[in-house]
Amino acid sequence: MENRPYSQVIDRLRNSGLRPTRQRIALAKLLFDGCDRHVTAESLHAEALDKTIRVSLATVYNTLHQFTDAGLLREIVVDSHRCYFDTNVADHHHFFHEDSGHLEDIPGDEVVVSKLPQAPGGQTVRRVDVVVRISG
Amino acid sequence: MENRPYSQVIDRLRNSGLRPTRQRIALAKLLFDGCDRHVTAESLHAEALDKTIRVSLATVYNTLHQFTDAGLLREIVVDSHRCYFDTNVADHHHFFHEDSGHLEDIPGDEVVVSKLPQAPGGQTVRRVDVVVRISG
DNA sequence: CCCTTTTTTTGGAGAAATTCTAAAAAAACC
DNA sequence: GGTTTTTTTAGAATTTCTCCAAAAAAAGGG
Repeated sequence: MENRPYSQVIDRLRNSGLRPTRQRIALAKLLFDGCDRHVTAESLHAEALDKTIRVSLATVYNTLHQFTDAGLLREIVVDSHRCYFDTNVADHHHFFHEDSGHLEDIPGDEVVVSKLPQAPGGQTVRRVDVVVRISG
Repeated sequence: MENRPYSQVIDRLRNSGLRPTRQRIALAKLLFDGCDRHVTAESLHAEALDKTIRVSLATVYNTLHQFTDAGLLREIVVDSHRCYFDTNVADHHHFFHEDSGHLEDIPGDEVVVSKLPQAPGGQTVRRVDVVVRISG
């Protein structure tokens, strides 16, 4: 529908309780373009500037966290200096290319953790992350 | 032997190609006291100062990295803002208490990864890290 | 529409963790 | 011992990320 160009993105933001501002719509369009993506705040900000989307780095940080809280993104911890965000929120794991810092999805069914201990002290398991570190 | 009080630590450093300096000996004694430990540069530095070991933060950073390169320590990535080092270099995994930032070892045999994909593009798997994130 | 309220964005300052630098100190070697 | 090499150090610099307070934009009536 030509007169409601971004209606799907807007609905998605609204459903997450986020006002569909110009910046959030633009970033959502970059992130949720169909393919699975791994971004950092800096990389997404650079990409936005490249496409002449006016948005501040602070807003990119805010938006990534809001999207994560809303379940639209998942934070991945593979590097102790930098936050990665994954547009694939399905159950899956990762290859981490140590040489390049590049992240690659492993579909959920290709990794099987067949034994896990119980969480200590009545705690709840929030997530089990498997990172396969590879290099040349 | 009373006249060679730290000879084991000194030998360990020498075997790793590291000169047994006062600072490295003191930090090694703190780290390798028998029990498995998880430290950050800041926490180890604070502990050293507490025991009136004169050592700079820069040296603690250098030393942790040298020990890691020598295989005496292992770096654990569970938090994208802080580096943890583990004195347990045997095959094992971790609970990460999201509330407190506390790390807890899981013995190697209590986690079984029974299926893993092949590393892409002729790369070598360096390590498989399993982090079980828990909270109250 | 226009006004009011609420939320968002922003640039720049601030914070936290880590690395760099270059000079002084310590260890190794002969 | 004197020389060479390595290590330590304080402080500056860097990087990533967060905070702040003011300006801008969105929402919600009339």
